[in-house]
Amino acid sequence: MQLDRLVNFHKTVGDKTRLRIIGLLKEGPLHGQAIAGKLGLTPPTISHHITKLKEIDVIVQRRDKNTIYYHLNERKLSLLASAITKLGDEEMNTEFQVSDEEKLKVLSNFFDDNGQLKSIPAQLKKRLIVLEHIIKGLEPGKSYPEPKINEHIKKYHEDFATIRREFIMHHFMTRDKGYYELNPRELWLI
Amino acid sequence: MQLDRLVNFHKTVGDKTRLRIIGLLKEGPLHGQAIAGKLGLTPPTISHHITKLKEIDVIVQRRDKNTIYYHLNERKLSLLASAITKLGDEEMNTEFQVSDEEKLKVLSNFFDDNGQLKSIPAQLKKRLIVLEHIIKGLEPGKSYPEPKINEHIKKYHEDFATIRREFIMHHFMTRDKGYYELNPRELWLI
DNA sequence: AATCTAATTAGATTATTATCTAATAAGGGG
DNA sequence: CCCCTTATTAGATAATAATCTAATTAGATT
Repeated sequence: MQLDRLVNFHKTVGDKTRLRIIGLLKEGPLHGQAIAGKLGLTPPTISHHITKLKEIDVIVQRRDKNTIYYHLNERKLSLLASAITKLGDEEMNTEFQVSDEEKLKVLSNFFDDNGQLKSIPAQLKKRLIVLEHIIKGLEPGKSYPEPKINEHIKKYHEDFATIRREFIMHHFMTRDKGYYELNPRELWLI
Repeated sequence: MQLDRLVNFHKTVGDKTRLRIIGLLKEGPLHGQAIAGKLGLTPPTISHHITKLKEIDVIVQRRDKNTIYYHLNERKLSLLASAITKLGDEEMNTEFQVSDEEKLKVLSNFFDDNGQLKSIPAQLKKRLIVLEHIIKGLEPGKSYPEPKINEHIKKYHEDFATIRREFIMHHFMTRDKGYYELNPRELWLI
């Protein structure tokens, strides 16, 4: 983590309009015109701010027909926000990317020899690794009815409801009228 | 916590020079010329930045003869840094000031009827409340030899070494050649 | 009082940036 | 293929702010 990146994060976020956008997107994704309307600004202005927020990775987007929906990446936001308290620490360099080794280690700790999840990790970082592993068995672009999703999760752990909820909460998938679909990888919080 | 204050925090901290100052002060207090020297900038420039950092409460100062030492308030820094992840939450409004009621509640939980500290709180916020209570029996401006400090702490808890260390760590007091002295209240992290 | 040191203020320069209007691009649907 | 909607780019304007030099203030010591 280089200093300039941290400077840029705070510079970007140190703007009333952009903080208001972040506040809005915490409630859920919105498209450009909707944001412009809610903030009383013009679409080009929003475009300008969204570009900056995307540059620091706290916003990702998903297209639906003509409309682009902007999502807040809360995990990135929180990692970047706390970096300032770790200025100079060694830890600073490692926290932003989870290495493959680390993932393997967590997976081997939480799954038994039959591939069953022994318990749901309490720590967010580890929980995301486990969720990523489970969701990999599903197909991108395909639409699944709820029972299919439950069935898939039950292959790993009996508490399918909790895990299904986590999938939604951390933007691994989207639910629409009882059907579930994987989100594009950029929306995953890992 | 109003939005403008948060904007101002990030705007202030979103500057390379100011982040470098924060990084330097994490190692310990420094005076203006020292900072200017280490960063290769002129004293007026440092003065300018220090003023801004004081405005957001992240730096406090202490005068010694002609020289002013600037200290980093790490607790404020970390509270402000994490505020962005709580945008819109109710919690945002409460976290910044510890109310007297809350202090009383913590004190009655951690001290027994004879005024003895039952245990050292693990949670930082509570530990600071307890430390503040214990240090109140000492006199500002007076210089104490180490045994006097130990004796004072032992009236509350047997583990005087740990508590004495916490006093230093959280800037309640300063040690100089085996003598201890209370810091001015503005340096306390509570 | 005179002097030394450290800090701050004043004023100027230069660079950055938030916002707008107008124009253009991109993608879908009739 | 033309029209509609949404998003982006271009260009202009006005405001903010980082840094410097020079001048001033503040405290302490001789």
